[in-house]
Amino acid sequence: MDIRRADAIADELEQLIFSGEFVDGDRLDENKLASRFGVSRTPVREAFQKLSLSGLVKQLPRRGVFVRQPGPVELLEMFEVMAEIEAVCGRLAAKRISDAALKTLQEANDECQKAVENGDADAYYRENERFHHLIYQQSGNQFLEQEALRLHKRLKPFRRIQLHLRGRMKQSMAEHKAIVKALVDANPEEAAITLREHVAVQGEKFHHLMASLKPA
Amino acid sequence: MDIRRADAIADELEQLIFSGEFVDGDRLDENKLASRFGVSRTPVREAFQKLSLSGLVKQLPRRGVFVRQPGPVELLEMFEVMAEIEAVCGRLAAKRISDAALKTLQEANDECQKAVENGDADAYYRENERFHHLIYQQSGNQFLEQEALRLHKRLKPFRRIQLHLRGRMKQSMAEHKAIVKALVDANPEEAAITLREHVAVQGEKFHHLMASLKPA
DNA sequence: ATAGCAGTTCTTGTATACAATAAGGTTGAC
DNA sequence: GTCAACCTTATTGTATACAAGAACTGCTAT
Repeated sequence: MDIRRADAIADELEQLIFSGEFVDGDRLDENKLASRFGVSRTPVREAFQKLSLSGLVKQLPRRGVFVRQPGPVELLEMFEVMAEIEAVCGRLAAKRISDAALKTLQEANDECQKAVENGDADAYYRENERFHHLIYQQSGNQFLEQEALRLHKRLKPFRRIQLHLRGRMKQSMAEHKAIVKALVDANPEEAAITLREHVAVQGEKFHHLMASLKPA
Repeated sequence: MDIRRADAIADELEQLIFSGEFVDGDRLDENKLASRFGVSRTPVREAFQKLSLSGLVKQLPRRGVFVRQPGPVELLEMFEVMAEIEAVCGRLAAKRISDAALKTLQEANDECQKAVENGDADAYYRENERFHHLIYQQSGNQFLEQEALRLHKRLKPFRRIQLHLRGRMKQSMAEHKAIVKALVDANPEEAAITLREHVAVQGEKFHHLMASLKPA
């Protein structure tokens, strides 16, 4: 348990929202949650503010806080932004990446490859994350890195879903190879283009997935 | 006065930090601020959380909250990110902007021109802001627009300073013209490049400014 | 029957009281 | 004289109490 219960509660609430216990539009009841977590309303309210900053809930004055999941359109927009941010990271990283980091990057990519061969989606997800985080880091811009991590985290639950689409992991690996090559070649524009496409395709895949589910 | 005092206090604190009453590293005393604003600690603490989300203060657990102004390096990083985000907005806007919006954009630019001729820095600042916000909006991506506005707002106090550099407004106008031309020509890459440079130069100008002040 | 209004209840926002921890000062030992 | 341990104090984090506004219900009037 954390020293600060408000933080722990924020994390738990985040999990509860991601896990689907609370869905879009639900009002989060301060009293119920307080007794559920065995605390007073104060830390619950602090947790709400933390969540509202990450955009998971919206606070209406004197009305309460409501879960706010992005709809299809907003999700597509978010993926578009993520794609552009990663493209920027890639462009900068191509100029600034160190040899050591390049080696680590290739290692992470090899682990991805192994995970694909084993059909281990969890391992793939983990190593893929490491791969991308390394690129953020090697942009050499810590502020950019933080922003990228923030958005990456927010899109996490939606990225996971479309991993299970048939053939996605394999295609993703091919894209990774192109990205690594661009970075090895120190080709900023190529790195930007390949990374942008790599991420944008995820958003489009997700969009198709949602569209195909909607009429059902 | 706002219904919610916590929000009003957050705004006031923001102003106090920007105005220089509180400087980097200062601890914000809950009790003192509470009595100063004539409220209890509760709304002050809520305001702190709001500020910490915009990055103006940092909360150390069990230690208190401290004002956190970005240093020269971080500021340069932030301007680099802002430049890239505006470049993205420009690239998308070049494809998506409406004729009506283009007209409004040119109007805003004309107002900028007038302000330069009159040497009215305030008017220039205002119309320049309108100019940029319009581009964010015409990216056609509301999420991107919000992110751009967020960062734009955070950089506000630093952008204002370097407006008073000799010849900056004039140079800025020339850059605006190039940007408008790229949008009129529906040339995405040109729009991206001109916007990126337009913003990046601000960061560099600021960096030089700080460097020249440091030894003094 | 329905629309509007008043009273009640429930919820949020704020104040105060309490608990726990970290900082600072004082005292004592070496 | 200095270092360390303990105690005091001050400040944060949490709980509870109170106030103010919103939603809901039931009544009344048209």
